[in-house]
Amino acid sequence: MTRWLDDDEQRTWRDFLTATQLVNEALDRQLQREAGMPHTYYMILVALSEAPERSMRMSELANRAQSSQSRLSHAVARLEERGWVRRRPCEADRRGSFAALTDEGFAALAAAAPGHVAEVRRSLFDILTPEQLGQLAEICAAVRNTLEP
Amino acid sequence: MTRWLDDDEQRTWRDFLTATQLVNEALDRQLQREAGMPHTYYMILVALSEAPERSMRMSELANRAQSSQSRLSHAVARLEERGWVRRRPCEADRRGSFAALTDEGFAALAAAAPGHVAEVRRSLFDILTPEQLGQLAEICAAVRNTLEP
DNA sequence: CTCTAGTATATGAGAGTTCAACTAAAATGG
DNA sequence: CCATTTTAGTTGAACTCTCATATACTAGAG
Repeated sequence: MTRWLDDDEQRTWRDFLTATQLVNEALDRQLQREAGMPHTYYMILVALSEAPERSMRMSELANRAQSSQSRLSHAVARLEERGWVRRRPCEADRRGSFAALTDEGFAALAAAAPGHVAEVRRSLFDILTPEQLGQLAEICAAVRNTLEP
Repeated sequence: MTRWLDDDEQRTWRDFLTATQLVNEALDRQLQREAGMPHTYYMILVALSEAPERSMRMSELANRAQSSQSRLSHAVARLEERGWVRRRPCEADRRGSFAALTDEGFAALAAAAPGHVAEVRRSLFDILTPEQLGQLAEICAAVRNTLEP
């Protein structure tokens, strides 16, 4: 009853797992080494830096940063300890709160960004042809559109 | 000096992160829910199941299962507690040890496999056209060949 | 042989993630 | 309005991962 993967599919699947893991590990190691933060924290800072007033509701931030609410809550607690983010209660909806990027947080992000972009190029963009990048974009968009909640 | 990502590259990169994360989360959730193990453990069991005598040296296993040695060591310790894997010392090289899949471990893998394959299809293969799968295979192979140690 | 590197694995601490449970406040709807 | 259901966010425990370090053994140089 199960439709197993044939040999071609196996190979594709395993290469997919290997490749995506290699990219993620490269990213995480680079950021940890050179900026002292995991990639998930970096994504949170990026999302905040792009928001008006560098501030966002927690749930909105969780969406933008591809994070679960719980993960975000823990992460923001750590980022707050470092002085990179601050939380404010939301006046309009008293259940909610805003997270805001501090100047120190923005500085940390600015310091981390060049090394990060270089790693992104090294571990993905420099490897593929422009044609392949186009294909990858469509593939990822398709997956995203199907799997996204 | 930094070559930032242009808008197209940004979109591609973010879709890549989102898509691969969605796939990985789907896999992990499915396995955790239906088989009580994370995907990394599943990969270890698979690697062992394919080895002669269902047994392998730890470092070889770490390679096959895309794991660091430390991660593997911890993981095998847990799998041993569950009775799914057993460790034997290596006679030829007394520093080394073998990990072997037990019958219970093989049964657990067999029980988990159908649900896992179904999830793999749902979250990747069913979404893409055959042409896209071919492209993805080449892209992942290129990344793998460049980034792999 | 013996001393020194190097290899195979284990281990412990610290950090991040998940899941389920919890609080508190809004929204819904008789 | 009051009761119920949702929604926003937090929290703690259990678990996994990483990194640095430790241990035990092998291999090579002299």
